[in-house]
Amino acid sequence: MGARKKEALEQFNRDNILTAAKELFDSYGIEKTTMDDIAKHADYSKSTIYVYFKSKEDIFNSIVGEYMEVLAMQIRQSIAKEKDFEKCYYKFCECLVSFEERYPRYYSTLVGENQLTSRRSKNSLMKQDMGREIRILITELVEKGIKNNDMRDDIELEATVLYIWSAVSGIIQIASRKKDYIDSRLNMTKEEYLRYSFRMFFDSLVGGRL
Amino acid sequence: MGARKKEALEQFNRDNILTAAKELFDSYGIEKTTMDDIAKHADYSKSTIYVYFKSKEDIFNSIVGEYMEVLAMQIRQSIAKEKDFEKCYYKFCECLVSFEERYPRYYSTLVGENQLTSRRSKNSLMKQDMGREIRILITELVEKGIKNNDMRDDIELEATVLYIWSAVSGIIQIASRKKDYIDSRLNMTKEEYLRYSFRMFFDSLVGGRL
DNA sequence: TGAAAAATAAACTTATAGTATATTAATCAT
DNA sequence: ATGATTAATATACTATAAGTTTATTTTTCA
Repeated sequence: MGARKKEALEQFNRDNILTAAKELFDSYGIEKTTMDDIAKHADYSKSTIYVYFKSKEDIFNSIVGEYMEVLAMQIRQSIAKEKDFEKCYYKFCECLVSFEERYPRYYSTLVGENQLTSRRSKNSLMKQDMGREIRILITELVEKGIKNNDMRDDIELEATVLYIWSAVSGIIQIASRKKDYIDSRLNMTKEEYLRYSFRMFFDSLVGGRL
Repeated sequence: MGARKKEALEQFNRDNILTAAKELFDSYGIEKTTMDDIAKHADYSKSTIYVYFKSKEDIFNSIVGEYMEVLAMQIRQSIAKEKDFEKCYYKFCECLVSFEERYPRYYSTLVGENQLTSRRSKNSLMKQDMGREIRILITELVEKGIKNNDMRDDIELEATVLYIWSAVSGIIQIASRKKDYIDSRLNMTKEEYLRYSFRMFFDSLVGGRL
């Protein structure tokens, strides 16, 4: 088999396995999906699964990686057209919100939560850096704001990037987890609450705005 | 045995078990600590452990509950003396930060992360409401701010409470997780970064502050 | 056709939460 | 004190799932 064809086949197999795993993770959750399930659903033997991935965590991380790229692309597209800092900021928030709604499990991971807490695996999850891609996007966002003079003047670029990411992702995370509480206790829908929060938070970036 | 004595004994046993579990959780982590470990360390039989707690998760939740009370008390004490809204806000942040530093595992849980993802247990964790106690404390804080006219005038009390909690806890959580990143990439210590973030965030609560 | 590579089947190992059961020890009411 | 009730324990068991091993089958291609 030519090297070309072989590589293509391997990619094909990997994709099949990942697709099957994605489907099962979505339907039944990550913990409840077993390696045997994945093998059966992808129509490979378990041994083959372990040829292509070294552990369940490895599979999970590959999927997270894919989704992270998808998210980054969505944000990039959504922001590309806008030049106004404020509008970009809201678009960015919107993208994160829809991503969280569609893929809550992967969003959690992106935000740093461990989905997989096995005694076996070493939990070598990417504690790295919140997704390099997304960090870069926020950086560009803030740079734009600084250049346009849309932001307060005591901004530290890098620190502000992390600050925005922490707060915005935290707001979304908790809004999702406390949806019932918001519905019942606050006089708002989750969407209204998010708008309210994002708007308040925005003011911390621009400084006085009368 | 009188009901009084019996109850005291039961409390004694529960406490012993919880103390042992706490020690092991702290030293080895929650996942790596087995029920057998806890039984041995507390010097009870495993059967007895299951008399007092229905699952590992039950033990864990009891501990979380205890710590949550501790935290709430610390905040309450720290805030009690202050009447200024801004100072209270910073004290509140400080309390959370030290708590996170001392008990990162319990802090994560408080913020909503699952430490225990077993297939067995139903994960009935307290998705409830971020610790009723703490919510009440933040509510009092915001009420104080509103009364003193220290806050912007378009404040929705309950929504703002959740907003503060989400953002502040998110900032702390991620600052802890990205400590290395902050040290190496930002030109700051973690403490400086936190001060910076809390200060910026504060401005979103008071509105224009020239 | 036969050697090398890829894929598979099936049984096995290990680890741990939780259960079942039978036994022993402590307590109390009469 | 004794017999019944209750608490505690020892021990063995079940169930589950990740990951490994080994031997076998299938595919590829020189």
